[in-house]
Amino acid sequence: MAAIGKLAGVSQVTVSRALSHPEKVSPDTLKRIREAIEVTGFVPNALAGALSSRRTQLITALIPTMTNIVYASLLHSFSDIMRSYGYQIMLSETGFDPDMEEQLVATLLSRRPDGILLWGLQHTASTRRMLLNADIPVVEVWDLTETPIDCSVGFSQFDAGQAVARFAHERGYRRAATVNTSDVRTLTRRDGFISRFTELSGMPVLSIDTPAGAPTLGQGRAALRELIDRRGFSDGVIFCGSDQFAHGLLIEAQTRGLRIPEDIAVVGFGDQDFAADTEPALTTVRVDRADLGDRAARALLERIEGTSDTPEAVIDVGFTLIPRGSA
Amino acid sequence: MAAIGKLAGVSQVTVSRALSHPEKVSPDTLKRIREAIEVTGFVPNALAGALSSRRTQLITALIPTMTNIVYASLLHSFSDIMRSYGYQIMLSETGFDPDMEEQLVATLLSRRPDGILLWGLQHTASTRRMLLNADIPVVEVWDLTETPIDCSVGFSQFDAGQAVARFAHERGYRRAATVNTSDVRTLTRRDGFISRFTELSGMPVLSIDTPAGAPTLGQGRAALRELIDRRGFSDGVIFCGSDQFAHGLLIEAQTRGLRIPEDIAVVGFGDQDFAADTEPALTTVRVDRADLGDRAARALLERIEGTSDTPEAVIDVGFTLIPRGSA
DNA sequence: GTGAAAGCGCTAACAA
DNA sequence: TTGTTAGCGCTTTCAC
Repeated sequence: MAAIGKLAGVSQVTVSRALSHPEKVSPDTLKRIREAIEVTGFVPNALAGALSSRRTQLITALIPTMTNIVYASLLHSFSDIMRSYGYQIMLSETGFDPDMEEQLVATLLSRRPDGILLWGLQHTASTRRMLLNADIPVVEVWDLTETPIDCSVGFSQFDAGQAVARFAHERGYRRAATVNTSDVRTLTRRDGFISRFTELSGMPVLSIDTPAGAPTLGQGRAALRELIDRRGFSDGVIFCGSDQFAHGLLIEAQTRGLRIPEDIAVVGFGDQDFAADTEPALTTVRVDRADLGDRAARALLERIEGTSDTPEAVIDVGFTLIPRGSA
Repeated sequence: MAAIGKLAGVSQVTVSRALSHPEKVSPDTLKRIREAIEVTGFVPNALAGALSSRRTQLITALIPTMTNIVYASLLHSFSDIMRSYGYQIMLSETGFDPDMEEQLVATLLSRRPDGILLWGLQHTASTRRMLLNADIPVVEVWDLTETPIDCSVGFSQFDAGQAVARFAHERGYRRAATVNTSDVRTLTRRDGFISRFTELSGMPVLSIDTPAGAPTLGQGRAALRELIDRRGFSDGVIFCGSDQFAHGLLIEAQTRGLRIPEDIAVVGFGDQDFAADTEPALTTVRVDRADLGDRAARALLERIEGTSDTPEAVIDVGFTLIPRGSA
């Protein structure tokens, strides 16, 4: 910057001003400074700027994994908004592990992010303490809680499960099963479904759990084989924790010559891009992930930039049941 | 740090040493320093450290989009390796747009990353110039080139297309079509297929292009309708730029009562997690994305840490044709 | 509108 | 093994 200043015949400070507050510099000097920058190919050092101003324009995002479209698409819209406000994203994956999350928070806090995005509500005590001490805006997404670390944007997993149970019962299904990854978040949803369905129909609900991680079509197919061949499930509705599972069930059912939804009905979760194009089209629950990412970004921005004196702490984005052909 | 030093009865520098080079500090002082850190909850400021040492431990990754598993899974393994060496990832999406990439490089360079990951070979002149000036290790992944900015890890798209053409011809298919997103990378692959297939069979190849972006199952279904209903394609093999498309073709074909592979044969690309579980299972081209991310990370690390005096500039990870039931 | 001075919180080089 | 000194390249404050 000093070099640029010399070229433009001004001091280093004026160059700094030209970059951060161009309106405070006369048009003439501004022009000379810009020319000098152009000529030299000067790239300012954001590190030094951040150290001095105590604002890094950096956001830390911790998601379970980026190889699942659910997490990726939320982050996608979140990043878009953040970037448009001049913030960059530092991304790390927790692999569904709160201890890993704790370790990452400890490391990443040393980079002094202006804000943090966390997935879900399951954090270690130490994570909470560090975050509180750091006094940084935090947004927890996906699940909803009345007692967030700072603020929470999402929907009630339990309610979503209940809504599917109500829908299934209204459609006349009397027997039910669920297929889920064994991740706390999807299990809460499953429990909502089971409790409500049992209450309505008086029948027990069969459950299949797969390991936490990315749900696959193959696991969905295997789950249906398991349900039919070994668990004695012969007809009714199956509520899946993910559209991938549901699609797998559809394929396995067709391969076995089962009719959908007459013999087996299937409900997915997520309304992913393929859900409307399966055969038959998949009945599922839509969560507007783009909207969720968007709202999370804005909630964080409000806190960082202090644009609102009464920022909302809990934002419910809801969900929508989308009836199609599979149930 | 000075405060920690005071608590432990040493100078600020010794605290710094205890954190970065604990072996250079006596066990006794080390213990006192660690206690002081524990008590106060002190979190070092990596910004100041980076400014002073000129090493940020930060890697910039620019990928087209994270909502596509192909990009996400490569980045996943890349990040894993990088993180295990103490580097953090700053992620941004270019949306397949070289101008966007240029803008991002300009911004992100100001954070002084220790290395950069770029997707593909299509960069603006200005991007190249900035990167060269910055004198930072750069790795270009996916496509291969003999003249990388710095180094390149990937496979030949053209060769992959040719390999599929050879395979299809050997299997006895005499007519062919392709379905692709109109992105430079997949088009090179398509061109390899077309040139080779035409050469072998003497027949022209029909092509369908969809907009650049995430390929969907629905687009695959639509493509088959287009080919059959409007382009007069009645039998032969269809080479898809993505497994999503291929899966869509499978579903559409079955809905129409077409036999696979007798009436229509389908070859996908990517060997995604569902490819082995479609009905019939999908013949596709496997690219080991985890290995690719891994090799890219190691190539970058070699350059950053100067561990090898003769780092390879071009690393071909190849591809494998996986014959299954669909072709 | 512009500049001088001080300092952000660390690391590097050297000295003790 | 430990401490002193001198920056890293900016922003902030205050004066002109």
